[in-house]
Amino acid sequence: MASNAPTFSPLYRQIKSLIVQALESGEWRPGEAIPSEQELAARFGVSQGTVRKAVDELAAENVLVRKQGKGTFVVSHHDPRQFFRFLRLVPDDGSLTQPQSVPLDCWRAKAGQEAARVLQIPVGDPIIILRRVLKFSGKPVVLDEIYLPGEVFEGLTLDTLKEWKGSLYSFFETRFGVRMLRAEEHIRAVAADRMAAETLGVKEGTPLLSVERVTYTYNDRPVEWRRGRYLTTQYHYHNELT
Amino acid sequence: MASNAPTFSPLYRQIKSLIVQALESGEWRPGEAIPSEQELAARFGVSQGTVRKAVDELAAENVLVRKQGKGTFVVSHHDPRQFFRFLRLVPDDGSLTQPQSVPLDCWRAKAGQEAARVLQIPVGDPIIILRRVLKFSGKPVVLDEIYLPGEVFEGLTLDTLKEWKGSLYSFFETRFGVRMLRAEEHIRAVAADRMAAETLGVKEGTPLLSVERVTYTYNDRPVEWRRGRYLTTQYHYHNELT
DNA sequence: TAGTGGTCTAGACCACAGG
DNA sequence: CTGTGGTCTAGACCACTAC
Repeated sequence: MASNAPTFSPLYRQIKSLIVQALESGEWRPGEAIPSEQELAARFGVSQGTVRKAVDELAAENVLVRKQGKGTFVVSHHDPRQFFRFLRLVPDDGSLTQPQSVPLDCWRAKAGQEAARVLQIPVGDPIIILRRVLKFSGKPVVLDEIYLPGEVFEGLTLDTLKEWKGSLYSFFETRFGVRMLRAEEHIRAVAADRMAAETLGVKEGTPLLSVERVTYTYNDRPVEWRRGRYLTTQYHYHNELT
Repeated sequence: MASNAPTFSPLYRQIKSLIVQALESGEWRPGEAIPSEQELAARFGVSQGTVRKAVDELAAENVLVRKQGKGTFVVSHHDPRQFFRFLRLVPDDGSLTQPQSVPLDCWRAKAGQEAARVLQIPVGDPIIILRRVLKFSGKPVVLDEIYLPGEVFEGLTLDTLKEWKGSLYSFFETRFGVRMLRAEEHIRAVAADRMAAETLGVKEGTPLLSVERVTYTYNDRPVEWRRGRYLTTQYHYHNELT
């Protein structure tokens, strides 16, 4: 049996790891500029081209963003352009309006089998369950049920949430230092149950999009599990296949 | 008013265009290797690094694929790994089986307003309409209705289609020289109409995923418009958000 | 052993932002 | 004008594949 372990790790990937470590440690905060490529090259003792390739990959992963003439910056969910990065729902007529998040309720619970598996925590560990509605132009379009690991989001309350202007992920970023980097979604069509139907103002049984999402932070650590019910009569889920 | 026209086009992008032109002209066919980076550098009169950056982008766009020690190859839809590139439907239990495409019918028509707009052809131009079912392990899961520009797919018949073993896109690639490079999908939840219900073996009104897709070839030219109805009780649409 | 892509370097110069 | 990222070059060497 041959080992499948990588036999070789190029220098630029090691540099990339060092940059990620610095980001994780909070050395450079979201929205801030990281040192110039020349400075990083000197710091790590490699050529500028090697740093460049490391930064290239991090930029491709939406962890960093380059701005010619200005510098390289840590991506932040405060940036309004990041709002639709994880929300692929757009109106059929193309009019792009910023939706409003309305928290409904928030309570503590213990992780069951499924939540524990998805969030990679022990069964019985504390979790926080959060329900909210997304409104486009005042009309409810999305009902989300969100499961969070209690350890990471300790102290989260409905009141602090209600005071927040902006996206949930920008809230998580500033209040808990959690940076959502990547997500996987499972999408299916389901019939609206009573709860969803009432919240979204449709009849029970109306077809809805069920969007189940697991969101990851550094080191592929899952930090959010949510299930959304999307009303897709005037909106649709937009996806690009490459 | 300042012009927004690009004021600068780097050399590697010009090289990239030349490579795409060669691909379009059929100089190198799907599955074949293109010349080595050194050869291309000599041919275009630039350094290897510049060719490399051009090829990098084409590899990132899934037009080319690099194989260390062997060469750089033109991506082909014959490659079984390409099968799920545009089909994001996977079984809930993770068992990966190759679905089977069953053509139902195929007829000629004239493009209406919507088809003409989407396919960017004049209203009244000939189009081909094709219906087929995708079966996983013998069970019908997807009903597709596909609209093709008649000019591009001239001579397509149900019989030649039925003889084909493999994916629709590999069929298009070999028989019509059409290479699908990119697609956009609009997804929503709908109730099964009578036709879909019968074909998929469910009750009328069952929630189905409606997946509308426009597929593009070189130069962002649309060459396919399709609407699929996915039965998502044991399968789901999988998406990665980065 | 030869040929391919993959990495790394050092240096020059260009495009862009901001004082 | 300076500092940033962006491009381009030339050359050396490494890793992988195939003969």
